[in-house]
Amino acid sequence: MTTLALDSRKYAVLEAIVNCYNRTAEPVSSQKIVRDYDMGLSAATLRNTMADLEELGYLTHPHTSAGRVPTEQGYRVYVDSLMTDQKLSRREKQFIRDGYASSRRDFEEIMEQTSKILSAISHHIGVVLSPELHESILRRLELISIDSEHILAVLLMASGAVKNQVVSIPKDLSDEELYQINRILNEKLAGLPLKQIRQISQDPVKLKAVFDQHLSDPIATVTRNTFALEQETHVYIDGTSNFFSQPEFGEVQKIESLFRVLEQKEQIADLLSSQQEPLGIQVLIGSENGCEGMEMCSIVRSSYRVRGNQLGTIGVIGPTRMAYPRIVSIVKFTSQMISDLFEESL
Amino acid sequence: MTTLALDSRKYAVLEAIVNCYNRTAEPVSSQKIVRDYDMGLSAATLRNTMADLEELGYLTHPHTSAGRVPTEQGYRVYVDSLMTDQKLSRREKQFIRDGYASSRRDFEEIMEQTSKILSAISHHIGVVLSPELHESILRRLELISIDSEHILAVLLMASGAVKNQVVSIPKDLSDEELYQINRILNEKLAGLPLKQIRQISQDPVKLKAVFDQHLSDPIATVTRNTFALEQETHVYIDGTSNFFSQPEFGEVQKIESLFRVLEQKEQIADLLSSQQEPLGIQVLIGSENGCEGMEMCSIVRSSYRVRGNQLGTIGVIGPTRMAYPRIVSIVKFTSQMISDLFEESL
DNA sequence: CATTAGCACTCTCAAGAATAGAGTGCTAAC
DNA sequence: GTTAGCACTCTATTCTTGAGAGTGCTAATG
Repeated sequence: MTTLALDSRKYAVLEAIVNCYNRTAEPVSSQKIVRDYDMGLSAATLRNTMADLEELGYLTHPHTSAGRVPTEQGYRVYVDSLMTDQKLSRREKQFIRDGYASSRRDFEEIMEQTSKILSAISHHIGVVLSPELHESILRRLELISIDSEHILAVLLMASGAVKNQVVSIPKDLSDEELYQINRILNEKLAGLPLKQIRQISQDPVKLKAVFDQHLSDPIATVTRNTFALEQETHVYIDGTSNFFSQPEFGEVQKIESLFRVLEQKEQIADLLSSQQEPLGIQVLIGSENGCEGMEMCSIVRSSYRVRGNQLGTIGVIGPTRMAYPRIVSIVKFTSQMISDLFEESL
Repeated sequence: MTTLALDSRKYAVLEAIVNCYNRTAEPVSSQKIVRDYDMGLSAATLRNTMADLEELGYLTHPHTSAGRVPTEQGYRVYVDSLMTDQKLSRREKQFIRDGYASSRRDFEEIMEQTSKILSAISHHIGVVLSPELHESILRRLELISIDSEHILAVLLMASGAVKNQVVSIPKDLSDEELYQINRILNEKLAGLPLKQIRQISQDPVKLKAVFDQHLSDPIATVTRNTFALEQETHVYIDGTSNFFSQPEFGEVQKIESLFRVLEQKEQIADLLSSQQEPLGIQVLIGSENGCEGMEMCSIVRSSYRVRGNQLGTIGVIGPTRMAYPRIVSIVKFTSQMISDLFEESL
């Protein structure tokens, strides 16, 4: 609880307005509150309180004779101090579990399924960021010959993620040589995070230190080319069309700018990973996300992790007017779920 | 040229109307044609011809005092008999080539890049269907141990596609055993199409025939589990937001139904692969695609292939009112381009 | 002195009316 | 067969009007 200059009545009114607005998507009048919430106050008194809240920046007016709408600041207070946890129902939890039950333990399928589950249960957009490869730990590496100039490197991560990489090799390597290189690379590099391996692979001194007498020209080249990975995160999005049923996106232009952003996967990736707080759940309200074209959207996100290591991020993108308590619970539960899944598969 | 009961004037007028409508997205009046096309006819005469074309089913009226709009049937005639090839400009061809230049020879990247190129140059939606795995030929197979109960099977196809598959194994296999199984599987199965391998793997008699004295329980199990692949095609879509700039999709509900369909990847896959003609380019106009929610869209598609074998399909989805000659050229050129890319990489 | 009833005022929204303009279909002349 | 001319139809825009919703303010109340 922040200690703002708000008495409990102001808080109560703000909460009522947020609740009401979130249900109806219409500006909330003093009358409406009198009718729907039993606050023991008259409309006139409420109007006074509402005027105060407006002065403080928590509410606005679309026009003089309209009801009040929460501002981003108002939502901020609501999310930080007012809203109460809303436990997911048994059915909802089961729905999420069932979503994973059908999926094999395939890494990509889990990612994809998660975005589908998130969108289906939240009725908003579900987003999943695959683990940042650089942070992943290499479990095992396999080199497969393609032709005289290329091999396929298969990187199996501790998380279960698999990365295929076509690698150029400088000269003809015999199958036997390739096999030996493969063996040595596994021996020396398995268990290390990719970021570190990358550093090693680019630095002759470190290479020498790690590989010792095993170091040869082909090994150096293969290592360098294999681990010259770009920063790369996969983004799984589902439920974009849910936005069409939001009344505030009834005009094409509003929805257009949003969809143009959604098509830029990199931007979505940034959006979910930027300003990452240490751990746990985080809510970005409206323009807080700093993304042009998404001013009318809020984001609820959480990282998922294994043994305390952050892997990636999941999130829900919806209109600023979203049912925060419910969405927060969904994201929280799902990120726990997916963390557990990875934990098991280790 | 089909021999319809149309004299050359009717053809000319139909062509003019299609052209004009495609540019402006507005019903075309007799006046407009007189002004823009030098046909040597008066507006009144054109009106008579237009009335005839309407009676024949090639044009319609939104309302009594509006200009004419081509019907799907009208577009059909236009596409089949009237439109002339429009060569891509040097710049456009270069644009397509450049799009591939930056991409490594990574299979997935080529797919993704193709959908981007198609949408960028056509200003519509670009779609790419990855090769149907069942039709692909296995080049090489690699089995990688994950834990005591699972291995990762990496299937490298002749096309360069890679499929990762987590496979359950029944009992602890030593690394040595796994290596041997791997060797034998490659020896016996490499070079065969997956469809055939699948049949073999499910049928004890065939298994025996193929593996002969090498057949063992573990081999049978691993083979069965590895090749129990589902029919699975990846769909790459890009440029969906291009639809927002189409004037005929100015209302939310029209664009909504379209986007709901686009989110169903399986449906898009069907759309592009159904009623596939032998080879070459194909145009599906409006409701011909038979897909609910996409009645206002046309599809220009073409398969891509290597050595005569069809791999997958690429296509452009746009409004029925699209610049068919140009889009056809784009799809034709791009499918050739991508076919060549795969040809090279063999 | 906080609360409330009452009322004037403001603004939106929907419906109706009037008008201009675009385009056709038909008829009669060429 | 082609075309000029004209009446007719339908749309789209603008303006007006009236109802309704909701506020802000003032004065009365406990």
